[in-house]
Amino acid sequence: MSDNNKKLFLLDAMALVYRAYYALIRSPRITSKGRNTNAQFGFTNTLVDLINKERPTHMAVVWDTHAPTERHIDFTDYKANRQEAPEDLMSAIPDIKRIVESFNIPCVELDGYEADDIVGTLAIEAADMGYTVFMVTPDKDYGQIVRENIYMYKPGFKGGTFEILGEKEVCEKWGINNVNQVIDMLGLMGDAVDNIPGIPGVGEKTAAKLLAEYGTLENILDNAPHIKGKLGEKIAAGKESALMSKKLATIITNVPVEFHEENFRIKEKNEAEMSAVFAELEFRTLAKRILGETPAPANAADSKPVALDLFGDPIEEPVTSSTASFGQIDLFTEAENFKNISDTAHQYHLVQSEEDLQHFIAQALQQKEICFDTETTGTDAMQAELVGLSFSWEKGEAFYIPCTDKEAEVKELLEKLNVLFTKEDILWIGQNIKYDLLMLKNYGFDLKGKLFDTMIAHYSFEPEGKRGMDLLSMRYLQYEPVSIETLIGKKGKGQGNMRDVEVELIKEYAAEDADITLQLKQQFEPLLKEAEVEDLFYKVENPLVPVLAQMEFEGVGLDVDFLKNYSDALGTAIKEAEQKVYEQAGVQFNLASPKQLGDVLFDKMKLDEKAKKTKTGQYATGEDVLQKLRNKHEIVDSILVFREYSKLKSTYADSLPLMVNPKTGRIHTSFNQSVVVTGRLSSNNPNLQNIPIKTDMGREIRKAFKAFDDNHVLLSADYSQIELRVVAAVSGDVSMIQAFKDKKDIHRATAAKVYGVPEEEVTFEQRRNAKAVNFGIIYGQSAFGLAENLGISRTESKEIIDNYFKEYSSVKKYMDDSIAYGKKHGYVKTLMGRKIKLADINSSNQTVRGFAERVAINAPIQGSAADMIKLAMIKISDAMKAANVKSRMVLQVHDELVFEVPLNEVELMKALVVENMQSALTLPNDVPVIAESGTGRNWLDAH
DNA sequence: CTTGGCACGC
DNA sequence: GACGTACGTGCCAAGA
Repeated sequence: MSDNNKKLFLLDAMALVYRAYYALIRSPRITSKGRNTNAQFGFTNTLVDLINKERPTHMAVVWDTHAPTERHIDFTDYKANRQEAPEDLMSAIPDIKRIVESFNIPCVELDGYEADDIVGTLAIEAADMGYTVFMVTPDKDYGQIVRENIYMYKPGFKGGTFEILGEKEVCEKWGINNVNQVIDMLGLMGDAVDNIPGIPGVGEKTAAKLLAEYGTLENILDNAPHIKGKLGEKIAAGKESALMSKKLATIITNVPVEFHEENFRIKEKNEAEMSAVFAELEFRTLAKRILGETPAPANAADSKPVALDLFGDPIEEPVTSSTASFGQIDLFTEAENFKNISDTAHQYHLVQSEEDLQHFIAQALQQKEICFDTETTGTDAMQAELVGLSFSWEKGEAFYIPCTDKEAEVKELLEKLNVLFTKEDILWIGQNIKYDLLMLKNYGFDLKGKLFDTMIAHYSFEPEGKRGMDLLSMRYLQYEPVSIETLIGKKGKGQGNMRDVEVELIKEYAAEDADITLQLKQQFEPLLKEAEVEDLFYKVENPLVPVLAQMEFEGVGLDVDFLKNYSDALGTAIKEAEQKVYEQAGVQFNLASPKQLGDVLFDKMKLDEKAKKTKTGQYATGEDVLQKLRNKHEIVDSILVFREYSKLKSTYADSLPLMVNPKTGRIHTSFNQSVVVTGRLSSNNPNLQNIPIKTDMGREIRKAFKAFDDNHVLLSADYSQIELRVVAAVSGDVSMIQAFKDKKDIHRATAAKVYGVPEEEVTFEQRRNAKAVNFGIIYGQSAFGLAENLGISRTESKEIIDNYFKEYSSVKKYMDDSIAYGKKHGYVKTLMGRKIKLADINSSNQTVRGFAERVAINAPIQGSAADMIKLAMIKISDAMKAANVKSRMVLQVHDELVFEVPLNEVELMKALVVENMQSALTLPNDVPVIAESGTGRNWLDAH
């Protein structure tokens, strides 16, 4: 095990310089003397970012300006084809070396060796001495020597974001089992070095497959005659270049360098030298941030010295377990060897006989907390069948009860277990227990006790990132569970079915799941407390689980015939528009292909000489681009019609009917409670949160969502301007609050203020602009985004924004405060205490930091609104149960709730829903919360 | 089978 | 002074 306190970073300088240079090439930094300083700037930016983010204890910058090396000399092609670096890139190198040295970081260079070789050799030496080593490069190299305490560190395209790969990640990335095979992969694929092609036509997947079969590149080449078809031919033909590529990619690890602790330790920076270089290169902002404006000691009485980072910001305490709960990837556990089922004591019982079952039930009835998990035939809970149930209440011990494939027998079994399911004082623990609830509901059973969902718990204290059970187990229990793929095969067409797996095998897998989940619950309870999100979890997220399960179970009715007719009508209109386009263009092509359309519009018809291109080089044909071309040619209107109708037809009219559950005849969406970091829900299979509403033709789709029969209606209730109300509340802006208290049209009121006119004189356009600004605040948009949205100039939009901030100065203050809070704590909070992490808020990269800052503004607003509607859903669900109504909650769309209501309950439900929505969460500063409701036979009429 | 482009809602 | 600008879901085309 390595010493966590010794972090050595080795930078492949030339690779970073090249990338910095090209990353900024479209926006060159030209100094007053006409020099391009892209490379210097980009490199320094990455360096500073890395130091601030990773806080290395040791560091070296490795150069290979004295390469090419001996091994390159054999390859005349390589030398001949190697492109000369641009002059301004080459001339940047001395500057960069000066900058690096002003940081007091050593530059290492050795005649005849590439940086890879030097870095590799140093890495191995230092790793053997107990250092954790990070080899920093934007390239793919190094994979072959990544091992336990050596990692690859890949800075993002322009600094800011980054990626850290250990042995495991590298293997995963390349699809191989052994990290030593990386070099063979590079040989096969040939992108180790420019211009050495490897074997053309062999991609990552093919290469990994070949290596899995033959082990090494040499073996593959020897066996080329036995490899069938085109692939075999290609391999035989590419032999030479594959070997060449491999040789070029091989890292030499016996370079004559030595690692000396003292030479590489991070030391004080040489400020005089640094400021001189920065002045020369005209890095004013960077200089100011790194060198200038060091804050005075906060408090003379507070004698504790405050460590400052390169920007003069105080360095936070080192990461401890409490901050780890905010998504810190713990590199050092990642590299550990995990325990697994074969070396961990466990007792997993198979419950098969009646006697076993009775014994199990008797024991279970004694328990207060039971972990519960179902095994089924599929991932869609509304269609799957039960294969077995597992339970655990003691670490290392679990029970698995298999089911037969006869529904009646399964129900009989569940009937026997129902004494448990209906017991009120059991806490049921599960990972994504909504799924298990749905399974039970489909057999007519329900859990009466309380719930604890480990997945939701994890989401509550760490909303970002993944939370699959296997992952959580490895991270929090250092235990690697049996993978489902070992039972039913790899994902994809060939994947088998749980039902076909031997019961003894399922038992081990299923019981282990319950066992692990139980242990996760024990781990997570203190973490919830530590992260101060107990209220969020116990009052909002966890109680929402059964509510969502019930909503998904109910589903919503769909008028399939209506959609079928509508689809036909759309089809006709699409054909018409398509024909028009072909006539006007004078060619037949696939209008659904953006690539072909771009070629027709811009190459053939030349509608815009300076047409924008996408990053892959094809013409951009998005809606915004087309809108700007509308007055140039009437073909554009037909294209827009085609686009709109095709979307409606394929995504909605044709797809939704396919999602109708054959058993219930209804649509059962799945709400995901643990995806969106701000706390919103997401919906899929199908996504019912993006049903069209803006255009007339789109709105028609909503007519297909209908109430059960003539005795029912859909009731839709939505919050009015909820996010702006949250803005008013958290900012305490007096005039905005007053506008809400006076029940004004908020956008009109805003326009009046911004344009300095009486409310009744606000024009349509002024209101529209004001609305866009309000909207922009909520989404954290910038002046650019606003201008883009409104089709006005950037200066004009900036003026509007400036006026807005003058009139609503508290809103501006809130935004600044929120960013400051984010910088200080590394996260921002919603009203219910949900914490949203802001990893990049102190980034030296303006784009990256700007993004984090917008999140800091937006997340508390959107997240608090999400908190509110979640609380409302729980309250409403409880109130509906208490009132014993027949009505059902069926959908949630961020600020709207939809219910299916029998006619005789309409008035009751309207009052119940609106009242509970409005009182779910009291906003600060007495900002009123308003919910409005409507009913109708279908979703459109209900609005 | 993966990716890129596009479009829908909030 | 240029960067490049909410998120999540899902469809289709294109190229391996």
